[in-house]
Amino acid sequence: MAKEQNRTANRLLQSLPSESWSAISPYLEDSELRHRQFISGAGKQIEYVYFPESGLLSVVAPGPEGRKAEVGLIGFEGMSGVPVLLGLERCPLDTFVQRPGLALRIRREHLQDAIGSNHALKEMLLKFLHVMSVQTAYTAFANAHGRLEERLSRWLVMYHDRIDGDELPLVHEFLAIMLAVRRPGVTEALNALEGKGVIKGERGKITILDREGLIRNAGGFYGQPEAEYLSIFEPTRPEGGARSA
Amino acid sequence: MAKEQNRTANRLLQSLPSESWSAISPYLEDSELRHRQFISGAGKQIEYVYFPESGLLSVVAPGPEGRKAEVGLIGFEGMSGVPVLLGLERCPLDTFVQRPGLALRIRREHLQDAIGSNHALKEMLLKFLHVMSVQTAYTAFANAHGRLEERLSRWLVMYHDRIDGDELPLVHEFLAIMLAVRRPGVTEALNALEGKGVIKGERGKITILDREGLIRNAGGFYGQPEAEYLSIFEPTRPEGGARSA
DNA sequence: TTGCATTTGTACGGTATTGGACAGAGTTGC
DNA sequence: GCAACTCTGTCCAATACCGTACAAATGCAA
Repeated sequence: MAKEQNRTANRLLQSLPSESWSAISPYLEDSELRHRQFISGAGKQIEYVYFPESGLLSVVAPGPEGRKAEVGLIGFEGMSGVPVLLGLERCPLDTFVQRPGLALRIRREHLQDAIGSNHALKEMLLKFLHVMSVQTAYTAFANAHGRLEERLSRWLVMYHDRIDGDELPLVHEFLAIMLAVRRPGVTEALNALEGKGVIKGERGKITILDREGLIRNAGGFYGQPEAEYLSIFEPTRPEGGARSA
Repeated sequence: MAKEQNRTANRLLQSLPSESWSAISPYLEDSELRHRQFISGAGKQIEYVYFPESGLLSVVAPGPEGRKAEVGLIGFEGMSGVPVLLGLERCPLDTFVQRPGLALRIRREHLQDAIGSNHALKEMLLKFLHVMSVQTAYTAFANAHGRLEERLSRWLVMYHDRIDGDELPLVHEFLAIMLAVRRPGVTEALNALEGKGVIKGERGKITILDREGLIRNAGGFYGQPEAEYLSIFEPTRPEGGARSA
C-alpha cells in the first residue's frame, strides 16, 4: 500500500510535486537497510533504487588490489542508483549500507516507467544527481588538498548531516578505508579532534560535541555541495547550514 | 548553416540518432576555443554549451584561498555544461579552455528546447554525463590513493586520449595546479618518466613516446572511466583502449 | 571470571611530498 | 647584442603519512 507523501522521511520524495509522487508511490515499498548490505555495483544490474529514510549509503570507487575510496554519501536527502535516471542499468561504482536504517525502494524497471511517464519526477530526481556530482567533485578536491584531520572532519560532518542525534557508531578501521588512509592515522586524528573538544571517542562510537568546531577543523573543505543542495531543494532559505531543524 | 552530422569531429554528436541530430543541429554554431577562455562556472549562468571538435576543456573545483583541483577533462568525446541537461542554469564548478581548438556550441536555452522536444537526444547526452560522473569519481579515487607520478601519468594519458598527435604543450606550473601538487614535484616526476623513456620533456612541451608504458606508470588508476565510455558509446567493441583509430 | 576477539593506542624507521629559495636554461623583445 | 622574462632543475629542512608491529584496553561469551 502506498504511503502518504508527508509520511515518508525521505526529503527528496517529500520535495516532489504531488502528481509526481502519485506516479512513483504505487511502486515504492518499505525496506530495511541492513548493515553492510550491498545495494549495487560491481557491474551487476541495479535491481532496486533506494530512498533512505534513516541510515546511510556509501558510494565507493573500487580499484585494483582491493583498494577503495568513498566518493559519495547518501542519506534521507537523496537516493541510490542515480545512473538509472540516465537510462543505465548498471554502474561501476559500489553502493552499500554504511549505517542501518529504513528506506523506501523501487524496482529499477518501475522507476524507469515512472520517470518515462512523469517528466517532473525525472527532472526533480535529476537535480539530486547534480548534487551528487558536485559532492563527488569536492571529494576529489578534498582528497587532493586536504590533510587527514581535515578530511576526517569533513566526513564526520557529512555523516552528522544525515542522521538524527550526535552518535556515530564507527570504528577507526572503517574510517581509514573510506578515507583511503592508514588506520593509526585515523586514531591520531580523532584523538587530536577529541583534544580540541569537538568530538568524544569511545570504542566503536564517536559523539559530535561541537559541530561548528568540527566544520572549522575541516579547513574549508565542507560546505559547497551542501550549499548546492540547499539552493536547489530549499531555495527559499538559501542561508544556514545543510542541517535544518 | 547547419553542418552535416558526419562532418563534425565531436564524437558525442556523431553518436546521435539522425533525428536527434536534426533537433539540435540548427542551433549549433562554430566556435573557437581560445586558450584559458572561461566557459562557465563561479555561480554565473551558463550561456553556451560546447561540443569540442579539437582542444580540451578542464572542469575545476574552486576552493577557499584560491585552491583548485581538476575534476574533469573533456575533449571531442564530450560536452561542457552537463548540468544544463538536468534543468539547471549554473554550476559551482569552473570550466575553461585547457588546450585551444574548435567546437560547436549551442545557447543554453536552445539546448533546453532541443532536449525538451527530442527525448532520444536528451538520453544520449545524459549518458555522457554519467561518464563524466565516473571520471570524477575515479579522480577522487586517484587523488586519495595515487602517488604524484601515478596521477601525473594518468593525467597525461587522459590528455593524450583527447588530442591528435603526441605533443602536449604544457608547463609544469600548470600541471601542478591541476593535480594540486607543488611545481618542483611535477618537474621531478616528469624527469623520472623521461628517465623511463615514456615521455620526452622540453620547455613548454611534453611528447608521449610510449603510451602503454605511461599507462603502466599510472599504477592502475587509468582506465575505468574510459572503459565505461566505450561500453556505452561503442558497445560493439568493448575491448581495447579508449583511443580508437 | 576467565578467555578470546575486537578495537584502540603507540612506537619505529622510512618515504612522499611540502614550502621556500635560488640558479641555470631557454625564449622574447628591444 | 643585451635585458627581461618565463620555465626548469635542484637544493634544503620540515612535515604528513606510510607500513608494520605490538601492547593495552574494551567488550563478549562461555
